[in-house]
Amino acid sequence: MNISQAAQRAGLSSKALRYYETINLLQPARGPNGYREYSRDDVETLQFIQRARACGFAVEEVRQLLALHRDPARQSHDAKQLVEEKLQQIEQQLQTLKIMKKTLRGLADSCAGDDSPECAILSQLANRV
Amino acid sequence: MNISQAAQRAGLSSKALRYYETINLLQPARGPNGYREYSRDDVETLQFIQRARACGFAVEEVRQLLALHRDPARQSHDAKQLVEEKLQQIEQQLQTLKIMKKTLRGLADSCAGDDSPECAILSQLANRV
DNA sequence: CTTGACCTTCCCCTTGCAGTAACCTTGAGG
DNA sequence: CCTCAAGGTTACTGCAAGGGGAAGGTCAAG
Repeated sequence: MNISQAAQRAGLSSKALRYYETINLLQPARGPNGYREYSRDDVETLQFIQRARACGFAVEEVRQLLALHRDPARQSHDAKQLVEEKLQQIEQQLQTLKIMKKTLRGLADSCAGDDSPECAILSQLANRV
Repeated sequence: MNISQAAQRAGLSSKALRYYETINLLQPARGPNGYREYSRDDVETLQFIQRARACGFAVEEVRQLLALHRDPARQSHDAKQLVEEKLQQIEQQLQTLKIMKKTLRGLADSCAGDDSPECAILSQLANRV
């Protein structure tokens, strides 16, 4: 099948599929007209990629996951470790965002938000928050 | 004062300060030797920038905040709106991360993590999660 | 035959700097 | 006076993960 259909089935963009090809993540076959031809297997791989990306894995990490997926001698320990590491990163980002949110909430609540130039947000940013 | 001292006082890198200059966010004076000379006012501005960045504002948004900060005819309403919008973005990111976390937690918990090739993580990524 | 919807490659743009190279300046010490 | 390390300067490249758009080939339908 052609690129846009494959992209749609995998929940990705055509641009992304072309990109994955340039970085050697997935090489579809080519028809006589030069068009990319994605097999059903390719689409499954693309779905794998899409799901892993949606879980927060970077493309290079997806490459590792795919390698494990294809390796019959893999150890589930390895995949689990990747997931646990990603979990820690996500947790870290959550903490950062929560602090930002708290700070922003405090700023917003301290500001009248009227037409006066007096603004607690700007003065707190100008001094210590 | 020279760039690295200014950077240190603001909690930023020298590279960042040079970058802010190239994008016309903050133009320090220059000494006869060509060195950048940061005034105390400059450092305060840099601290403003650093705090706003730490709250999640993009550099272009910081530029707007700075413009408001310098505008005596500003309305606190405008600053508050920027903060509220940022809050919504942060909230959105938090939701996304929370879903990722849940999904990853589920994947990790379903996997034995031993030396067997049987791996629930990989099979769930390969089929629907 | 033509039209419009696909497809192709190629190149620039994004964010916020970090890294590196090649080259000045400055202050301290022998 | 000379040197050397620790600063400073510009300029260029690179990162992640594609998006946008140009210029041109292909395909199916009317």
